[in-house]
Amino acid sequence: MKYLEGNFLNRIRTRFAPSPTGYMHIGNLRTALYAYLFAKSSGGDFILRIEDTDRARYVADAVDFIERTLAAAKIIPDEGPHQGGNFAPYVQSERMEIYKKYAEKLIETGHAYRCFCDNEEPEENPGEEKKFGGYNRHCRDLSPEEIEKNLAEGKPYVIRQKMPLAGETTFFDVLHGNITISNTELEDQVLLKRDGMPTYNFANVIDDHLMEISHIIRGTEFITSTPKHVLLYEFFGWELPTFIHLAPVMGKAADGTVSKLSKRHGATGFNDLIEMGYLPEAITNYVALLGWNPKTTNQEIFNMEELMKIFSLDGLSKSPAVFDYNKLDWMNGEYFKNMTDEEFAERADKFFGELDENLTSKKIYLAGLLKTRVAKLNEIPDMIKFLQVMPAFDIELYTNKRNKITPEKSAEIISGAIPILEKAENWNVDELTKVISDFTEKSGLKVGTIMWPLRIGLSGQKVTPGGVIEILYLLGKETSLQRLNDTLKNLQ
RNA sequence: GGCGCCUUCGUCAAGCGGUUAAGACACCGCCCUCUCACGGCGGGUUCAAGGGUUCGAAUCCCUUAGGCGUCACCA
Repeated sequence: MKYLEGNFLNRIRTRFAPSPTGYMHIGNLRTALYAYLFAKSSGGDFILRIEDTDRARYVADAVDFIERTLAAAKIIPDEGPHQGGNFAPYVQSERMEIYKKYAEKLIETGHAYRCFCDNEEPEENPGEEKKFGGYNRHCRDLSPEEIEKNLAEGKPYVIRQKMPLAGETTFFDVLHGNITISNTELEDQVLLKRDGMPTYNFANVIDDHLMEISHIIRGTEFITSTPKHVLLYEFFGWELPTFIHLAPVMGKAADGTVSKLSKRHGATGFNDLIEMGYLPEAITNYVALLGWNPKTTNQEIFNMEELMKIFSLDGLSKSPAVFDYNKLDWMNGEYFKNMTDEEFAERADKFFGELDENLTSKKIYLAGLLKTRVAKLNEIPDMIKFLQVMPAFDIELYTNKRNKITPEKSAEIISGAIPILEKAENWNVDELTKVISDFTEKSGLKVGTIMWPLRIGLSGQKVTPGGVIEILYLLGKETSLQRLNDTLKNLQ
């Protein structure tokens, strides 16, 4: 608890520090969200920092991609590569001089050393039992002469952290309490790589300190390397930030096994989800609740402003959470249902595809029918296809036991309905409702019995978004009658 | 394998020594209804196991099991 209280910064400053891979995993998005919400819930700052110290991994335009994605999710950094800030630059590859300076300082104080070992073949004593990591600490205690000689020869080197050989390191984590790891578990990790770039484990510490990050929110995969960071803070005499290690987001495979959410579980990128027609606000909302919950309410639908207000660290759960597409579907649907038809039409626009003039003019109406029937936008094309082209169908579709309908009976009903529909003057929902109910009444049949064959004849399918009246209206008079006449021919 | 973390319905979860163990999604049933949805009502399913501590344990302690993570010149 002392670290939590002892933090010297009054202002809450959190960061999201992705490497530029051109992909925003849902788990990363959640980490960013929590860091953002936590900062914002207390009026603090949220910083975006790009950790691009691995040249091999660099992806063009990835920084842009990250910023666009965060913006789509309404996560707006206060400081970052594009917005700048007092601690610029926010891209690590542009901060190499800084890391170099601090690494050398560590050498001076005896907490780090140059290692001239070959990258490919670390010099090892074959018989020696490995006691720490993968490196045998060969260069840990080179004599000054040896070092000079190597340097003079221009031998490339890395800088390694000199870990204590005994003792243990303890740090406080808000979620997990004190975590203690024996120093003998700690490798003399590389701080500065041969190419002059820092490693994550080094740059992260330097930047978090320099950028005055107060709370480090990141995944549990960093728990075991945190003692190395803590030691670095101690070497420099810096105050420790508060650590919060988040449990991972898991996925459930078809065989029931649970593992870290990955491609095999379906779409796992924020952008993949968007393309499927999940709304960014629904994704954010869902993801916020995946591993966090507001203790004081059962409310589940939150917009960003509400989340910023209500978010707090003690609602975070320390066990992994399984990503549930079912619930996301539901939540997405909740957002749809809360929209006006106009809004829905606008959001869904690209999923409607090319609509003819008639349907285009009725798009808002169509949207109204669709918005309660769709979990995600990419279901729309299949759902409205029948309005654009009449599907081929088996005449047996007309058979329906519950309504005691047969193809023969259907032919009767359809041929009875055609002339009446032809007489309809105003082809709108009100009039059609009236026309059809008059027809039903006169026929003495039940509504369902009348509607069934009409639906089949009009749509070629037994399930449609909306009822017969709605379909008649959407299709328009000409197309409706055309379809009924066509099917009647087939029935006779 | 060493080390570390985790463990309440199928899933997200509330719970903080005394509860009929909330709520939501999913599932099932009923109602509404021209189909499908929407909406309404109702239902089943949960404290990983074993030991303690205690008058009393999902809650505290220990052990076991399982899951996950980590042991890079990746982050």
